[in-house]
Amino acid sequence: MSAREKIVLAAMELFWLKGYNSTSIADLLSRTQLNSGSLYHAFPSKQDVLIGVLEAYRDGIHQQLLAPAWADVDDPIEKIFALLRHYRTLIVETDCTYGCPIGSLALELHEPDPKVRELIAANFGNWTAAIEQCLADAGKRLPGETDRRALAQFVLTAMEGGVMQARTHRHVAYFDRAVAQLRAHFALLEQAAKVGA
Amino acid sequence: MSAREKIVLAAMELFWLKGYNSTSIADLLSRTQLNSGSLYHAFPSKQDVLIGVLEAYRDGIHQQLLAPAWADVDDPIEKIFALLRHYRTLIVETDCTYGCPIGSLALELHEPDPKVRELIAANFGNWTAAIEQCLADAGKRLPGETDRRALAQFVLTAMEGGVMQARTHRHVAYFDRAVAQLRAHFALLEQAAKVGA
DNA sequence: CAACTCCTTGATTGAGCGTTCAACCAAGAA
DNA sequence: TTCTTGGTTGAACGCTCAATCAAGGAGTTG
Repeated sequence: MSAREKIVLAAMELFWLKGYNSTSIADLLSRTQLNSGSLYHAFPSKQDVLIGVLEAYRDGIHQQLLAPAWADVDDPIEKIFALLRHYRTLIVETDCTYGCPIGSLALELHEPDPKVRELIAANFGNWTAAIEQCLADAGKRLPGETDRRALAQFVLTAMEGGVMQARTHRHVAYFDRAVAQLRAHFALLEQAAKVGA
Repeated sequence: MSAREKIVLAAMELFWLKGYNSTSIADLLSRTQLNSGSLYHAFPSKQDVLIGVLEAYRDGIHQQLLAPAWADVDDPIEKIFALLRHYRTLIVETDCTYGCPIGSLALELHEPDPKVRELIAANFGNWTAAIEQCLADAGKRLPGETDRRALAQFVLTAMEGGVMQARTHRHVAYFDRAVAQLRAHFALLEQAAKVGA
């Protein structure tokens, strides 16, 4: 494994656990057993490590996130809730300290470099595009006039907001309630599609 | 104005603009025109400044946030969307760099002191309690079995998620779509209440 | 062998951080 | 006048941070 790969892997974990600003270069070095010179040979600056991390998330969303979450699910709408269940297990496994790595960065970095901001946006974009595909696959189960992109972004909204509150209150029930509300919304939409058909 | 008040006011603005970690004591001193000794006479540590800020938000939510947003609104459900409109103007006024001060802190602080975490939770709690009151005032316009606390938390979820995405994409439309989805959800709920009655 | 290219080593740099404290000041009490 | 109290001053401290760089392999090529 190259030094570059080692650093990105370590940084993915440390940025997620401690945040970007609170992760020092020294943290990355001790985790990877590298020396500072090697790190600065692979990356010009700490911010470029962040860019590497965001690119890794962007390029790995299907393999690392969606494929595991959708292993046993075919129904397009159930895929959405399977993904949310996946986040739920992460919340539980981390004793409600889980934070979406992208969402946390989005709020932690107050004056981000344009490249960083665009990569965060690209990550959100990939996520909602995957949901939007599910909504497209749901076909006529949703009302014809449904804005599927907006609804996909709303799913992300519910996930991020639910994660934030579960983490703050240290209780997964806050996430569960957000999912339940979203479930109710989908139930109403499916009902409206049936009646309207 | 006491030194303590000066510091809290300056910190509210700076933590909101730059985040907690990126705001240095020196920043606070130059903004308030105080010396470090005065600050440390008023607060034992930087974290206690943060606590002061969170207490100020907690105690000022009605006067500073809700009263202005609800100045011309009586209808309980419209009050919810009036509050969201208030956030929208903040987003627009800041060229889509607005972040909810509480939400940003919630995600920036990865290992918060229990007292800090509880204050963030209390702030969310006050916010959702105000929404819950609106939902209670809406009475039978919502289906009888509606879990009004969960729905209030869902409104917070939509706000935080919408703000996060608008900020990331630098476009208020992402916030607007989140609000529109929430509006659609309320419309469906009101319709269900009417039919079921 | 030498020359060249990658990559690594790790002590070092200088800036910035939160925090401290002896000295100082103004105003009221004795 | 002298003492006390509550607050202010600002230089200094110890530390951590991201980043640097001269020196030194290791491998390949001619």
